[in-house]
Amino acid sequence: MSKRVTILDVAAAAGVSRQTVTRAMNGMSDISETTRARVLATAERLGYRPSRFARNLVNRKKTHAMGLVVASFRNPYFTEIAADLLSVAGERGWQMAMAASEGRAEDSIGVLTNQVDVIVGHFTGSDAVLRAASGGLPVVRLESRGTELGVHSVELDLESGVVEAVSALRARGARRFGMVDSTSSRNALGEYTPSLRRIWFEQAAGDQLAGGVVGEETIAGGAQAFARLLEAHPETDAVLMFNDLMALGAVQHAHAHGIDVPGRVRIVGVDGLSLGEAVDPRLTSIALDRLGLASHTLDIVDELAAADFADVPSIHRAVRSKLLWRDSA
Amino acid sequence: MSKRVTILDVAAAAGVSRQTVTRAMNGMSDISETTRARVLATAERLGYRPSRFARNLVNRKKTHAMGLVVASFRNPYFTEIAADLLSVAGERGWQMAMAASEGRAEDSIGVLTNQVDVIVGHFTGSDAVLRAASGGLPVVRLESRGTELGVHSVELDLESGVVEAVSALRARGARRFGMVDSTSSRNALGEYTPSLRRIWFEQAAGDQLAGGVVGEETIAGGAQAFARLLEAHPETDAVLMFNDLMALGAVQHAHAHGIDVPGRVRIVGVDGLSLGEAVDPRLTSIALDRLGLASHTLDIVDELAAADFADVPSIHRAVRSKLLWRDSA
DNA sequence: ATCGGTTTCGTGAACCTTCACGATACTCAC
DNA sequence: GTGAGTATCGTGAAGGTTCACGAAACCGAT
Repeated sequence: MSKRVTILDVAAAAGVSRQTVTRAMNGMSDISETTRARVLATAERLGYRPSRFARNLVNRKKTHAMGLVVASFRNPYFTEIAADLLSVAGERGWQMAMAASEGRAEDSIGVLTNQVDVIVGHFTGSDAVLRAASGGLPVVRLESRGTELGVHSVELDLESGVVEAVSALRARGARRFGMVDSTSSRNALGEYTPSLRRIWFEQAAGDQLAGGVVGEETIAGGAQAFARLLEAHPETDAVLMFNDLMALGAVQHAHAHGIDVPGRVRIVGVDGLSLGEAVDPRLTSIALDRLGLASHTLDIVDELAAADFADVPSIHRAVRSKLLWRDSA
Repeated sequence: MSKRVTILDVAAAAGVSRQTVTRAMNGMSDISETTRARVLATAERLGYRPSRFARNLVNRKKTHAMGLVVASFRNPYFTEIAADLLSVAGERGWQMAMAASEGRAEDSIGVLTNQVDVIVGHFTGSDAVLRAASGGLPVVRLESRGTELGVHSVELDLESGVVEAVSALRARGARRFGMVDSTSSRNALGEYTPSLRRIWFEQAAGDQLAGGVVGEETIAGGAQAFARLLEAHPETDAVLMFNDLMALGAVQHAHAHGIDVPGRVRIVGVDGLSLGEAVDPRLTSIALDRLGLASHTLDIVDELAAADFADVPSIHRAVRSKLLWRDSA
């Protein structure tokens, strides 16, 4: 466990002062070429490497970092959001550290707290849980509302997209609407509760509603739930799947069983994954404005930075969704 | 621009010493409950937040961070690697910061240098370029070999997978082999050069080689190149696509033009993306062992940490590939 | 009143770098 | 040789926290 070599070690070995070492290392002026070469050689020889902590300690100008915690990095939904967040963050001069918790996102906040200035992510727990886990760091909730001091949020308004989808489906001749909801849409007691998108969808469908089932939030879960829906309500000619992953399963099931999509039944997903572009038929989807989500998030984050990350009252933004009409509906 | 509130401010406001504030903040012992409550209240009131830099400056124990720089975060190939890297890194107690450069990966190393202890990524530039960009930080190249001091690498051995694929294709009756290579496989002068996987494939195909074309590394590029290949060599009954994305395009093209896959032509991709599982027919692919890649990378990174990130001679690992036989071949 | 033991709190130092400013040395002209 | 002007280098301080250790206060017992 060799002691770390510091700037003083280099200075002593090269027979100069710390400041001269700094000048040599950072390519500053006020130093002769011969000295610079000698110092650089010495640093190289000793394996000197400036401590990023000590450096940032004094350079407290603008090296901000945000931490993104996602439930799973294997879910394309999260990676696409991460991609947009990362690119917008980069543009605005923010570093981004990530952590993935294959489970409750709250649990993996801890590993980030010493690395970043603010936490961003999809969380299911309450604000209180969040505040406890974040150790005082401000938190930005994605797609759910935060109300407590220091918990901010970017919400997602799916209603307009759902309404738009239903009327577009009607315009193409759909008459019997079905919905596959997610089993993981739960209330505080852990019981299944209709998701908001289901409620809006059923409202929009009105008396043309054929029926609804629930399924797991995976491709296989979507396929299975879709099959049950068609079995229970064979007259269904338009289905809203909880998300694109499940919609993918529905399309696969239809294909495997010779059910024409969109001829026999129209399928609409939610999320607007670019994955939906790669399958056949290309997935129609209610897309969230991911870039908007990202820039709203960074608006908040910038605002927090301006307030020196103090506990300012909750800031809220909302992003709208819009219909991405492709081939499956 | 309010000055940042430090531990001393809190101490003064609460009428105690810095150390007592630390004790209160970190839940340490040797402090009475009343004092702790008072200090905590004061800290809350002033909005005190420990500086993560100052904290890590003294805690030089084991808060290591690695930086991952990927060319594009929208390419599922990179996100899947990032996912595995992230999960293995998490298991081993490493933080991970990411940067995406929509272009040359070398260019976006800079933003990470002050944040991490080591850089990991796919790079095309030379070791010298890399060392210059990294500012002395050790670098781990993925899927290409580094030779200079301080540049390490995890290489990918595709040969066994390619050979395995060809013999598996033969066993199913394939007799005329074609290959779609990537246009972006270039030599130092920027001219197209057959990729290693093409060379291996053509070696394995021997005199059963029908022909080869090149295309862009996208879904559309794959579709187009595939079409050209079939036009020039209609007898082709088995095609190796440069990667899964291009293979996806080939499958789509075949589907759109009524070409049976794998009946009329068998299609094999490279990478083993989980995306290939979601399409129909499921993509047969020469998969790299991504988890192996990740754990090899972290082996190296751990080794570098043990050496205090000094410039140790190049470390190399290699991961093998294996055939993932699904439905498209 | 004194003593030993425990609890609570404070002081000096370390961590490592960079910034601001002052000090020295060197150059050249007069 | 003296002066101004410039090139080169060094010193004190700051940045915010935690660790090691020592000091004070408290408490019941003798």
